[in-house]
Amino acid sequence: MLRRDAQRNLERLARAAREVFAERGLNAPLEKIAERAGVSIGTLYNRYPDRYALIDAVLLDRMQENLQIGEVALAADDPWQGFADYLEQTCELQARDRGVTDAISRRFPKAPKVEAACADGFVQARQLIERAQRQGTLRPDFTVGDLVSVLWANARIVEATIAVDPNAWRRYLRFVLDGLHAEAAHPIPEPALDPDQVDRARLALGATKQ
Amino acid sequence: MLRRDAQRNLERLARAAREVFAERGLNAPLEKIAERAGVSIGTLYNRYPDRYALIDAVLLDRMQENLQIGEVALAADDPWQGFADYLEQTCELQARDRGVTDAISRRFPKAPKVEAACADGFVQARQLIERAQRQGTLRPDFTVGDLVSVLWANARIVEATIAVDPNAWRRYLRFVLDGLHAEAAHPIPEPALDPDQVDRARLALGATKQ
DNA sequence: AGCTAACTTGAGGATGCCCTCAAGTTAGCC
DNA sequence: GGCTAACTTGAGGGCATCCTCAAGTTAGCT
Repeated sequence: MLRRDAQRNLERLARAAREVFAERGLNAPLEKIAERAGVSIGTLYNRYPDRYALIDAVLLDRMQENLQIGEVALAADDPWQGFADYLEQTCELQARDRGVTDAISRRFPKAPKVEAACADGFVQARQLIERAQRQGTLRPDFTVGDLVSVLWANARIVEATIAVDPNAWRRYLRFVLDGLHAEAAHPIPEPALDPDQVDRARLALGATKQ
Repeated sequence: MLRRDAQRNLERLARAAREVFAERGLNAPLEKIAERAGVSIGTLYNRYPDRYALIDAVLLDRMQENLQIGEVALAADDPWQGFADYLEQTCELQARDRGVTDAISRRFPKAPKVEAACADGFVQARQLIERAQRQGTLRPDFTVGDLVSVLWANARIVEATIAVDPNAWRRYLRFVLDGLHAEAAHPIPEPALDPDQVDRARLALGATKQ
């Protein structure tokens, strides 16, 4: 059982972390988080042994928000619309929260809850994809790996344009969606990334320091 | 007139810079460049007062390679093919050289030659776009700003996947291209970024430190 | 061979981030 | 009110980069 002041600091830290991660991504300086929480950096490290513990503690509700979006999309009458809405709302989540963007784009092996939520998200995404493909509206060669690519791409566009036009990513997404309709599809020689490759790619992005 | 040893060091530095920038992008540590050139960091700073001088001195031939691609594309019989080839080859250049990627994605006001080459590239791109639109094959709402978005997106995908599948970006580009055909186009409510917004977005990306 | 302007060098101050730990403070029980 | 376990603190060591500059080296002229 935590002492009351400790409990309060814990909550402040979590709130600050949520905000700072949302603004600056999961590589944000922990010092900024402590500062925003009105607490010393030492206290942050007392509560969360490292950055990943903090991520794991703090990012889950946002990830679940995304799973919620997926639920709704799976229940949509029109499978294409479900798929397209899911993609759009996931991109929107990325535009609102750079922490989520990073959690989706990269892997965080030391943040198991986040990893699990991501895995669930990918399962859900596959269902959405297959449902729309069965309907015949989504091009049949589209995979979860391709969806991750779209999210990587969106992340970059959000990063570039958010300050200039916070909705610019929407326009880009429309172009992509137009290319994902089954009628628009031309055969693609290059094979899709398999799940293991996606995994390794997400891991590699994390290693990129500079 | 440079002393002969100085001349030699200058060339080594330029070569090293080209390599390191290509591998790690234009934020690469200058120390790595000096090291690869077999020269001390002090010598690097003697020759190039700052990172931007080095960029400006070193990146030009790669940028001109891109202009060359544009020339060829403008001379293509089929305007759509010219446009599509241009896009593909520019993306390929990005996949081969992270320095070029950065030069296209961001702005470098202190590297005037690179800036000029970029500006020329955008003019060329507009010609390619308009030519294909006149033909009726490229969707009429596509702009240079949208092309920059595609290049931002490609940059991110290359970054993520290059180590896992060096051609993964090609697949992604196909999806996008399928969405750029006039027949695939659905109306888009979100307006395009105007050139000034593109400018500011490219500037903002540079400010992103972490 | 001697001279000197040209050149090179790398230690070191500045910055920004990582994380630790010895010393100080405080909540809350008695 | 006093005690102590729980908690907080921030200075400081480590590291990676930036860039500078006083001291040392050398090319190449005479």
